[in-house]
Amino acid sequence: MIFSYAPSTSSGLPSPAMPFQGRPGPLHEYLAEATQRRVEAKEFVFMEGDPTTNVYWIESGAVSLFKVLSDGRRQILGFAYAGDFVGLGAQGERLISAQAIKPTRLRSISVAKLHKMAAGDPDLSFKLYQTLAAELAEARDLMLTTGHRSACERMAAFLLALSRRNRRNGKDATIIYLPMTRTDVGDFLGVTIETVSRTLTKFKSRGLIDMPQSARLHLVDMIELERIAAGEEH
Amino acid sequence: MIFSYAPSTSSGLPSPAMPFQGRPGPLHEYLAEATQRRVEAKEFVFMEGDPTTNVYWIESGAVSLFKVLSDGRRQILGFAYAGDFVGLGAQGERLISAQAIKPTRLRSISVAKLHKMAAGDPDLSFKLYQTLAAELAEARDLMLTTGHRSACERMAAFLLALSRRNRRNGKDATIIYLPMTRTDVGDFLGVTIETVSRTLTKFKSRGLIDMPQSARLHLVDMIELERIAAGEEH
DNA sequence: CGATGGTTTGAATACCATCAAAAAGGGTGG
DNA sequence: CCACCCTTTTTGATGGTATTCAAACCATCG
Repeated sequence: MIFSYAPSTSSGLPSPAMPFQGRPGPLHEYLAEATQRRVEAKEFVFMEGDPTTNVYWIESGAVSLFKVLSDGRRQILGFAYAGDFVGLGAQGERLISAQAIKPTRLRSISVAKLHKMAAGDPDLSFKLYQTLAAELAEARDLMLTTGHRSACERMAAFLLALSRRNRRNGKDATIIYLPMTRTDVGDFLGVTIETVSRTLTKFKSRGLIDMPQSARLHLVDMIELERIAAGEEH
Repeated sequence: MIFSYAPSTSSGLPSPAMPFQGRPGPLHEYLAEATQRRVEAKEFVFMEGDPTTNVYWIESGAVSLFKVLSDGRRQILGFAYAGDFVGLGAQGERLISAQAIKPTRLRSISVAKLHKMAAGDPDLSFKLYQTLAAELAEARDLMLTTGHRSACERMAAFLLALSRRNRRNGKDATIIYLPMTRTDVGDFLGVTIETVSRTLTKFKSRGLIDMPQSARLHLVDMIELERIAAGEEH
């Protein structure tokens, strides 16, 4: 689960969590000495049903969080990037799965240790609470997106969410890199890969975006994309 | 926001939160002396954008939690019933709205007071954290439901979730009372009221349910409903 | 180079939303 | 108790959008 100190932007689609920027505290100190773990692309960080032993902090790379239905259909619940936390909130066993979408470096934090620290530190436990609240807000934004919206609206909202994330991180808000596959995007937005592809092609032919590579794209007309995301155009 | 001590059943659709059954603690004591508030059907408990001043515990009645898009489309995020908490997790201002769906009695708890209690009580603050985690799990189950599933699957999953709730509360799992309107159900499942109605009619004509009144129905063939919810039939 | 995994494009279908209207409650007042 | 109005629910007909099935295209890697 994404762990973020930043409140959700509440702009239709969940903005991926913000990098860890809390003031130095017990968690911060613990992180510095935490054991490192490397996972390759497609490797699981944890799976639904696993016992919850650790929480992870992403040093580099990206992770997808998802649930799978018995027939194989998958709903991606979010993407976590460098600086995000993954695995918070679960009790006992994992309710969701986490899988790297590219080679990723993680710092591993014992849940027992985290809980012990939280028990002795009301400030930390309140922060955990706040963090989970932010994640919940994100989840709800995603529901708003996948609930009633057309494929175009979902895609536009998704691109703009990634754009906002870039801006927050001081990067170019118009250049977007998609480390995940079309399948991942589709499973996140609740549409098929063909629809993802068709929608992006449509945006491109309308001059809203440029797509030199399938994983790298440039937002040309963000104002129009905003209108599409808001349901004012299609 | 729904506040529950029960983990999500992770069975496709969020089970509405479980009644408050925690051991007596500071929160429990505070509840007993908390001021009461009555709201009529359709009256707001709070609206998106309101300052977050209180958390509410439902003594009787039912409440819907939702967000509205600028064009008026609405996504219901969940329903809270007697025994549930509403309004937890928000910082500063409300990110969602809460509206009674029938006459409802609430106990009002000051957020400031709650936070003060939590700061001095690691056990309570951990419980709040756990509760939010359960709510997050519910939200994710809803995503799974509204993400890729057909109207039949969503409806079957919804009915079964209400059935499980009844069973947990010691009530008849086959008799379901829907206090909310078709519009509410539709906005929750992400389909139109017509589709809600048609789907129920289809279930009825197939002998899966009986519907003596539009708000009261009887689950006849739960095994088949389970299969539909799992996507094995339609 | 061929093989593989991922992406794009095409054509036909299925499903749900939309628009429209009828039917079924639920109150209120005569 | 019935007539009336209002809201909610149900039913019907139609069209649009996304899915499905299928094949071509493209990049990467052994």
